[in-house]
Amino acid sequence: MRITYKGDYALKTILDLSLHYGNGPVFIHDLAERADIPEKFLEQILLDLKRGGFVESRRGKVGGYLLARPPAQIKLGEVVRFIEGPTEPIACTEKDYSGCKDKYKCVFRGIWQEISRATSQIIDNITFEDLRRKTEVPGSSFVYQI
Amino acid sequence: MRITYKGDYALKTILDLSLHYGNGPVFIHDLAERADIPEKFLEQILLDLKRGGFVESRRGKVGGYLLARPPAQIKLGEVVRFIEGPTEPIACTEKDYSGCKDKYKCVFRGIWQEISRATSQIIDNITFEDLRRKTEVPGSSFVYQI
DNA sequence: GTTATACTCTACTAATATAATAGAGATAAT
DNA sequence: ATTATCTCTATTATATTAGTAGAGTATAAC
Repeated sequence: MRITYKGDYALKTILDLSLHYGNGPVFIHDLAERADIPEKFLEQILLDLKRGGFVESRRGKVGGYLLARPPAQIKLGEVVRFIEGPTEPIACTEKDYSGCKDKYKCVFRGIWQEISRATSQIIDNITFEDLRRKTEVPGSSFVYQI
Repeated sequence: MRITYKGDYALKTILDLSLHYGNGPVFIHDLAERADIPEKFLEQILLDLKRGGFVESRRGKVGGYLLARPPAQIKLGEVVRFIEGPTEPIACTEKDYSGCKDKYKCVFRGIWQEISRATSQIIDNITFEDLRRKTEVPGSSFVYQI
């Protein structure tokens, strides 16, 4: 698993929306500005996150985005997997992978699965509520002040 | 961290050489054929592995490649890091990363470091001697028969 | 010393993924 | 009607990945 800029932006945006949870929609423009994300790129990412059921949108003059669920019910792992795909470090379990004559006998496969499990263990035990709380501790604040 | 085909090929090749350790050099041609790797691509990978100090080569008619060290002294993690780079899932700690105003305050950074540590914990505790032994257990053999 | 064989080195290329950018269209409040 | 906002599709620039091509160099065997 690798975190791309897209994933990085998605996570920062969900965290921003977590900090605003319960206060109505937030403009893309403000989200983009606070996290220093190209606005048009963030538009696309938010449409993705909407299709993934993470956020909702309101159109029109007082529109914007808000979380579809409370921050405590959104795990970091869910968002990461949705944007980045599986946590395995190699695509050798997928059907189009052609590097193994018999992947079930490969001695490396178990190792990649172990890494995948260890990674999941971490990202599936953190919710955006956890991150929100961390952010609000003074001195250990988020990348940007909100 | 993500394992590319190049890394996949490198690891399979080091394992093959581990299985032949002590028996003189092995031809690129044979290594490529057994692991189903494009031969010209493997040439480049082996030159890399040589620069990395993992293998040695012999030129001429009875040439080929052999391990520079015994399999017990080559950790999986060393090879992975040499070919794929750092185990962190994101490049946010590098200087050309521009996604954070102050990365040291980012709540995600610690999480990526945790994943990196967990990954290292796994790959730095496996040597190619371990893999060689696993390979030689009947029924749980390597991807190819040697 | 010639030859065959295998490694060495540099350059090039095709395909794919990533990270955007652009612009027209739809919706809702005023 | 106007304006601000989200929506949707298409296009583009750059980098990475995964090779391919071909000439050059070393060495063992004859």
